[in-house]
Amino acid sequence: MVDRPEISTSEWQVMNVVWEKQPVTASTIIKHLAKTSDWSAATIRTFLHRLVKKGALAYEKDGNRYQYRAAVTKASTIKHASRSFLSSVFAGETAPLLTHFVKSSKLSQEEIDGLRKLLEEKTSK
Amino acid sequence: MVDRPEISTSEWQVMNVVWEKQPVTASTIIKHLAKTSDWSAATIRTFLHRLVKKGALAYEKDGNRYQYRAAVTKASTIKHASRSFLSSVFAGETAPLLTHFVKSSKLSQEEIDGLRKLLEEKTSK
DNA sequence: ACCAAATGATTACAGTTGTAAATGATATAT
DNA sequence: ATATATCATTTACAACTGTAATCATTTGGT
Repeated sequence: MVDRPEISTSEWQVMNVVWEKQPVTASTIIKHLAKTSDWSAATIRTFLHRLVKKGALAYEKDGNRYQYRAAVTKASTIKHASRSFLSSVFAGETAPLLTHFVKSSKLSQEEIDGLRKLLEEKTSK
Repeated sequence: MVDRPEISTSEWQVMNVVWEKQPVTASTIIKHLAKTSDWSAATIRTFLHRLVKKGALAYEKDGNRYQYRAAVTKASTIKHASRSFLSSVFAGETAPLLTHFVKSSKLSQEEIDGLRKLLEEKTSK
């Protein structure tokens, strides 16, 4: 229940790469983000600095470069962001949120089955 | 598909009141938000002005006060915010999002049944 | 040993947000 | 008609964001 600083949408892009590849250097992150964004290297480095400052990333020195790793888990960060989204956009009510996303998405048969099973389990409890 | 300015989490609080009560005056909104927030009246009025500027609210003069109403629908605003949340926090993948919210929420039996039905319908299509 | 390339640190700057106070206009009660 | 209360408008200001450019430092190559 620590009070974490929020992670901005741009910073999420960076965190997602780190969670996937950690430990990872800035230049690797930059290379990866080049595929999905058009940020300059300098911009991405700014995000890295800010994320360190926010306590979301940590690093160890490795020669003249840093090896970054996440200082917060993906799960807990998702939980935090989800709670705040749920509360502002859906006034805290999960069912309408779920309805919205089910309706507005394409789901494979496997995904549908998985979700139905999850819901069944929820029932029996 | 217009490119809308984002609505901040504070502004969502205000929009939710307007969607529920519109047309509605500033002071009514302030009264309602007093229950759930500790913003000063001045702060809420600032949000109202900003929302008008963003094109999310409109108003008609009614004597010396304004009657506010939403200039964007709740549905389309939810759709917009949801898309952006999905894309940054869940990298655009709906199934993990749904799994997360199902797991982390308490749902009534009716809600569970409703969702299962929705998923079934999705199957047959 | 020195220079170029890479990397990290600092600085920049405008727009948004949270949080309001101050100011200006207006209507209502006396 | 005027004071007062009530609105709306303008201004304030720091923190956070998006988007880098510039400066400083380190290191790998010659």
